[in-house]
Amino acid sequence: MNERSAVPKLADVARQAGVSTATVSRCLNTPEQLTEATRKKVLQAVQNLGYAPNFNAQALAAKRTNTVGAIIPTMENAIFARGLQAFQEELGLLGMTLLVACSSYDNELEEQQIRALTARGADALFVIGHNRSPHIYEYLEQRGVPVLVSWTHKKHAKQISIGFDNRKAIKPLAEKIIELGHKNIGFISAPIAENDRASDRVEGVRSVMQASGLNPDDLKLIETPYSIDNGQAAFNTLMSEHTPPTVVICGNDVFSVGAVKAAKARGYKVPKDISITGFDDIELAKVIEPALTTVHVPHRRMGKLAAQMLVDMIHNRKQQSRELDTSVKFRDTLGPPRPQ
Amino acid sequence: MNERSAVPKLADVARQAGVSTATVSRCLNTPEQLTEATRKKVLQAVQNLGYAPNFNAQALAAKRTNTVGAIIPTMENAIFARGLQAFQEELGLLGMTLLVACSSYDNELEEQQIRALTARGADALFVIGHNRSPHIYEYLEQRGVPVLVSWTHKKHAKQISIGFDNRKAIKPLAEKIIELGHKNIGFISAPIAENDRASDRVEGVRSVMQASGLNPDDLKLIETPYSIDNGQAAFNTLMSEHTPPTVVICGNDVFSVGAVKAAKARGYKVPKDISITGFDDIELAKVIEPALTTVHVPHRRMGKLAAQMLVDMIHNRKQQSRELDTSVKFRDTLGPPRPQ
DNA sequence: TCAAAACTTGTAAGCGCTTACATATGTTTA
DNA sequence: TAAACATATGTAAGCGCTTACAAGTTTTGA
Repeated sequence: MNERSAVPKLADVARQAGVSTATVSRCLNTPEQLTEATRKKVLQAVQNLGYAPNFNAQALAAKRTNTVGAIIPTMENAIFARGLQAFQEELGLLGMTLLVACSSYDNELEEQQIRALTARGADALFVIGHNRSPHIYEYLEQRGVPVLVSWTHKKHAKQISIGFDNRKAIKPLAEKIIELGHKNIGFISAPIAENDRASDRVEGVRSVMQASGLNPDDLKLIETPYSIDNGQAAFNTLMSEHTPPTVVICGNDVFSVGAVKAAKARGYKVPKDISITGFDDIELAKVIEPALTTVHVPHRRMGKLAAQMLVDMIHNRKQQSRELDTSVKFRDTLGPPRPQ
Repeated sequence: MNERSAVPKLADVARQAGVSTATVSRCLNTPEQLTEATRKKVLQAVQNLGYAPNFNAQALAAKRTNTVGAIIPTMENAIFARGLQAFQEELGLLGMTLLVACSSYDNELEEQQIRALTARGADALFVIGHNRSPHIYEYLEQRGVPVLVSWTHKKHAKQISIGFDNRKAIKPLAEKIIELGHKNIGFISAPIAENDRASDRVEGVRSVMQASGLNPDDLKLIETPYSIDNGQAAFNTLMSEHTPPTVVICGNDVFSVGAVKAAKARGYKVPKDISITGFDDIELAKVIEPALTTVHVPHRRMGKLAAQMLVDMIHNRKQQSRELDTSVKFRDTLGPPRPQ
């Protein structure tokens, strides 16, 4: 009908409602400022025209977007997905929307994503782990964009964080392992460089070994990117050594799933012939057989709290880092070492 | 140092380089238009100031964003994650970025997300399934935003799509099941209303039953939201009936994992006592024991092709729907029915 | 009853870019 | 050598909103 069937803009609504553009803008942003009557008129016009505000114009004019950006290492991973889902849900409740980007565990790529997200006007940023170049934090500070570091917690770190102490989290598990009599320990970890969660977990185990009179250098460590297949391969490598470990600690559950699968393929009984443990307690941990002994992490809680903290930070309310508790779920993949 | 340490803008770069703003803009967008010398000057200034363009201003002025939006039902699901990852990778290669939103399997929410994404200026949209109200397509057409429907393919649908025929995909599996002698069939499906993938899969099985002389109405159908736990519960419900089915077809692998778990908990041997099948062939399918018989879907291929098609559509190149092939992976959870 | 206070709405100046058009400079052609 | 063209850069008008400020209207209180 309308020959210039372009998309309706604020001015069109104003014209149709017989008010100024300022009034329309107010009707949409601070409706309580208007008379009942004007509000109705405007909303009617909005309805008629099917008007929807142009986000970019809004952002440009208002210098805020009600958007927070999150950069996670990968989407193909239940762990981040779960925490992020909770994060998003809570943000939604708080009237914010979430923009997600993936760094593929690459620091340079992550920096690009951080720039992209701030260029889009993210009011705040949610990132995983502390490990990144200081100039990124300077960059963000210069632009006044608050950052929340998650999935980790370091007492004396400069950045505000929410998470758990990965070092501490794995200790009770390591202690139990050693208490059971294991001396020859394997560890499958994600690549440690640029990943403080991964390195902290390894360090946690090493420190317990130290404290128990074992030589931390004896830890048989394999680093490999995060996947079931790699877990399988790493397990096989470990078992092909001259004196294979009696327990394989995995830096996360995904490796454990691969390890358990590989163990079965080799005809090993778990935990009779070999013990295997995980980290994260993803849904899968209870599904595989035997059920996985692993470190439980409150992902959903972390996501939810993170959202609240970040919104507070956007509103300049003072925040401080929070540490969450983890617990070890002793299930069926950990036992004493097989007698030689 | 600089007392107004605000973030640098294009005009600042122009001033520092001693050129006009137009030249800076050109340097960033169409560098080949400039002299080597000017280009250098400008890039130097960009470097010095640490300038990064404001995305929203760009979008507003240029009326394009090099961004495509995707709306998926949920992130907590390996299937969508895998396809989406491939989609994103390919988009990146084509110089576009991806914005993801989740609808939580809710049509109304999806509509909101579509509006949000177009409000942000997405140049095109990627959605899952055909099933949505026609006025959404009108809305998108009015704004000139191309849409690509995925995860499904219907010959005569008006929208361009890439995917597979869910009805057809499940048929060879259903045929094999019936050929093995199963007559009492259970089906665990995601809620069918508003989800054409789910309903097509059920219909596929029903049509094979029909063709094989079974009464399609005898299919024991349970609809439940997508999760391992729900798969477990649904399986138990099915098995508690007076004449429990001899095979449980699951509308997706996640249900199957739950079903297999529940079966073991009940002491059933799979497939001796009960057969279970899946759909999607997620990584997990090969991990659980016994390995799952399921329908394999080329998620990554679909994502990659989708990206290429969508970029073509943005550039007004003619596109047509594409159908991808699926295949049944016969593994270890399907056998003949247990003799009564 | 009227000035002051409180509220409602309008006016118009940007927000930081892109790009059509104008201008200036250099190159070619007859 | 001048006209005709090609190329490099500048000028300035928006893109669609928000919001400081101004102006007009109603309410309040003594």
